[in-house]
Amino acid sequence: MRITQEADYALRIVCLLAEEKRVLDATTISEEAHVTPRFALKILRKLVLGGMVRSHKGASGGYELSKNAEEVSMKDVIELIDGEIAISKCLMGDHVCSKQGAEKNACAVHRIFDAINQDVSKTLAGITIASVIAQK
Amino acid sequence: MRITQEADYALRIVCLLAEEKRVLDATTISEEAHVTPRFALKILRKLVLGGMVRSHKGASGGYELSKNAEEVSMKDVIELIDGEIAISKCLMGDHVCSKQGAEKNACAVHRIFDAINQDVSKTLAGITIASVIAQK
DNA sequence: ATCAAAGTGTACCAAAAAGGTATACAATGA
DNA sequence: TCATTGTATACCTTTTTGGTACACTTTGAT
Repeated sequence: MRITQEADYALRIVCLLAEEKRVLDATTISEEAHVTPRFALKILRKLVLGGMVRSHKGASGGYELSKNAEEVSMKDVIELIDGEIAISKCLMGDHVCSKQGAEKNACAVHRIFDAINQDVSKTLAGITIASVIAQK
Repeated sequence: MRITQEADYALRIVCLLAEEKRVLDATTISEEAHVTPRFALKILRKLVLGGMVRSHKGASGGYELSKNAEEVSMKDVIELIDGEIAISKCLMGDHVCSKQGAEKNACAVHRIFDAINQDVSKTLAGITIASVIAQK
């Protein structure tokens, strides 16, 4: 699947938390990352559920990264939001094409897509949030 | 943008025409490529408009590849259908993110996306239809 | 204790993209 | 001359994406 805007937002939020290294509330996060408040909340919940972010309830609560920026890759964040990376629909979980008989040409094309997909996946897995921040 | 199913179908159709090296009518094409007749017609029109396929009207008409299979890349076919390849929305034509101020983290992330995107694009541009057929 | 400031969970909604269809028409070779 | 085949435009449906609402729970500060 394409890398959605939501995953893009999630990356910004994770980068922000990695930089600040402290508890930030959802309002601050939404402002800093330029994401609408409600949508930021939704993304934050996914990040919490995925164990990437820790939340603190109650007054003066908020969110903070639960891992080191060196231990989180871009792939981790993207897949937590979008699910497994797939440049084409046929590479997604349920493998529609192989079900429907997968005639010769389809197979050849999909082998190529699969190879490219693995490259992209590997590249994103090799880039940590720490290195993204360092690049600015 | 993600490589759509439509582009995937288009690749199969182009491979088919490249193999057969003769005029095939839309019905035959739709059967061989496992694409519904109407949808195949729609894709064929795009391929004709893009100059990749030649059509012959009237009785015993049909479609044939207008170029050599060695001269057509996977990228050519995909971009004819889907438009420019972009793994993330922010890499698409109108560059939404750069318009809206592009704060620091967004830029770092998008530079990375852009690099990956160029890799994918280059890879697909290097694979010809002829080589896809040869791979079976 | 209490209450306002946080986060939680579930569900819903709307716009855009993708996938697919319908219909009326034009061209042409047998 | 007409059945066969492509053309053009427009429409429809489903899925995905992006975003919102609301009633609720937790908890730190006072």
